[in-house]
Amino acid sequence: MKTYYITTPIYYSSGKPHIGTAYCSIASDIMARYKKEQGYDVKFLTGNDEFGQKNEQAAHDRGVTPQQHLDDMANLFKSMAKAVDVDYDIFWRTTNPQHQAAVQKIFKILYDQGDIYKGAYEGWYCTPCETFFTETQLLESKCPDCKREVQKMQEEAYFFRMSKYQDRLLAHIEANPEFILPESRKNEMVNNFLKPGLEDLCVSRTSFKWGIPVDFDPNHVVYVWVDALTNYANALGFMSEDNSEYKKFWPADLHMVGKEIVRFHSLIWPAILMALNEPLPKQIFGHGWLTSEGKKMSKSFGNVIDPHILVNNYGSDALRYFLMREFVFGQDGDFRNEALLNRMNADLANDLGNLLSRTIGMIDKYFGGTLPVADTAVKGEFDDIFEKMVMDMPSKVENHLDKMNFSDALNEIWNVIRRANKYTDENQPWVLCKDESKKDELANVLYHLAETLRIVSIQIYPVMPKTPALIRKQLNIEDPTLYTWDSAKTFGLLSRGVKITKEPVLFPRLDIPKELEKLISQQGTTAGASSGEVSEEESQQKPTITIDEFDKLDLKLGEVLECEIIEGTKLLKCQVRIGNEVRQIVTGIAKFYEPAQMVGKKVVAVTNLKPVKLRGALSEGMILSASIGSGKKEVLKLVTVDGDILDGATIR
RNA sequence: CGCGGAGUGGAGCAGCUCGGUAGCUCGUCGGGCUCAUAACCCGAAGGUCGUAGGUUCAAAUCCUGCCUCCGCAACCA
Repeated sequence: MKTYYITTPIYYSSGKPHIGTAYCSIASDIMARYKKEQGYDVKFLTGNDEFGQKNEQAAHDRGVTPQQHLDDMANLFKSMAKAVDVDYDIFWRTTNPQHQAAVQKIFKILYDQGDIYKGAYEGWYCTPCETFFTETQLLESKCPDCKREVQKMQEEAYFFRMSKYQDRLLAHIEANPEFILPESRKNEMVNNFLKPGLEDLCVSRTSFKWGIPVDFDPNHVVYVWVDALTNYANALGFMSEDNSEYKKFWPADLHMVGKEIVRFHSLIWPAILMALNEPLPKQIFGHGWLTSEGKKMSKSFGNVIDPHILVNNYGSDALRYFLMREFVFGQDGDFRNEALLNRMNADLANDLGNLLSRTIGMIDKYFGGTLPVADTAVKGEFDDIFEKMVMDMPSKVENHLDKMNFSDALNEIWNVIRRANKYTDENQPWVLCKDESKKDELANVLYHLAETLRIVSIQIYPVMPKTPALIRKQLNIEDPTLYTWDSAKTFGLLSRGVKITKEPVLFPRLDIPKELEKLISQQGTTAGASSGEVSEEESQQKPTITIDEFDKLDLKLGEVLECEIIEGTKLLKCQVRIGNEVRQIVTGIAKFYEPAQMVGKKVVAVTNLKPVKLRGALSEGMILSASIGSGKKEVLKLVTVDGDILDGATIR
């Protein structure tokens, strides 16, 4: 039996799942269902990436143990998958002992054969500050913090010999044009990383502990590359006693990933596999990102789309349909509530739902619910052209699905649905029904509609797993051989005496303005409305602090003496007089103030902030300003004082 | 000269790899039908395909310059 192994990324456990997570998983799920329908033995992997500093931090921030945090997150990701009908076979977690053991073995093997070696990060160490700096962070060869002398130091780390595999990788990518898709992503990899040359990769850390220990050197934990990427093999039992699944399913047919992690999957992971002498995955597909109402989704914009809300309101099939129909897979797409609602009305309610509804209605009305097994020799004027179109559909759909052109695949199906509506009008069953001698003709027309609905119900299944059964129920299609994937390729399998059962409509028409309002209130955002410039600001409250904590800030009044822009940035470099000292403060407000405007301004400065180097310029403090909005709409004004007072004045 | 994406009728998008009547959905206007979820069917209006050049018999499509927008990176202490 042909096998098909598909994976989503293992999602990082520090953040909650959102529509982008769902998008990736849904696309993978569609491929998995499609391949299953085609008769493949399918394995579908998803899971969580649970190590690393951010996970540790997230647990700490929530005041729970890492394990507790990870369990909670795993449940969130699982419930998301369930909500959108993502039917994975394996949910892999990197804290799983089997995974950890495999990672340690892999690390050891690579080390023993010399593909991982112990090296050192070279850097400069400031003893008083107890901090490492890279060459570029230094300020005139001194510590950027305290400006004292620094010493050259080495911090030990393990490195993977990526560079060794560069030529082989490049050759593989060039020889296999479908290895990285879409093509633009492939070009990006080749031009930006392979051609300039790969550097060896640091694969261990000593700076945090929440990771898989390097068993032969416990000061180190395995860093994300070997830890996370190997999950795709480890989940099948790679490096464990029972590796039968690995033998059966590896190499993966498809790693579905977001465009931001194509690099790891198409360069680092294959290089590791080459080192291990294992076959490479057949394909990496980097899909696009979803923005929300024109903006990148982020908590501070309050425009993060929660799939649960949409599913609760409209069902997972509608959401899945919309995501796959509206956007070109592989490109970025903009998620808008209104577009979702429009699609639901136009495509699902008016086209598909209504086609079923009118077909059922007519069979009920004209034949009391059961079509007569009429003379099959009867043929309508429009039958041939209509049947041909229906029969041309399945192979087109397969072609599109094979290339992950979900939108085009759905469009083919909907062309048939629209054609069926047209076919109805062409034949005018409401006229035929008035002529007793045309009963056979009438039955033939309705049969064509019912049969088309059977075929459509099969074709939409990978994208819409729930709706097909609802369609079949109304047509009383119970025999499973009538809804296998291949049975959609034959017109006329449905027996002529179709008997119907009336059921509620599939997709009720929605009152769009009303639904928009509802969604906005549920999503707790104004992102869907054209108004609300101010209200989309961060509403998150910071925790209460004591006066003592506030007192840690040293705020002083300063006067800007000189100011210049740092070319090519939005940074202004200001010389600020504060009492009897002059400090350099760099601030990112070049979009709002010309350097000349700054000179002479009295500004509020935080003077005890740790100095930092920004674009090569030392900044010894921070200038306060008020800002609202974001992006193009952002407005920003400096905070200043009401009247004359000497600079150096304390602010409290 | 940091990297990348985008600019196509009112809106949202496809087409551009492999040049040859500019397509889809929504919206608008007119008509038809009445089985159906005020749905379905037909027709119409509406586009200098950002801009300036170039290649070509022919360019939305290839090449070059420019403009605008948006991400990322830099990084806004």
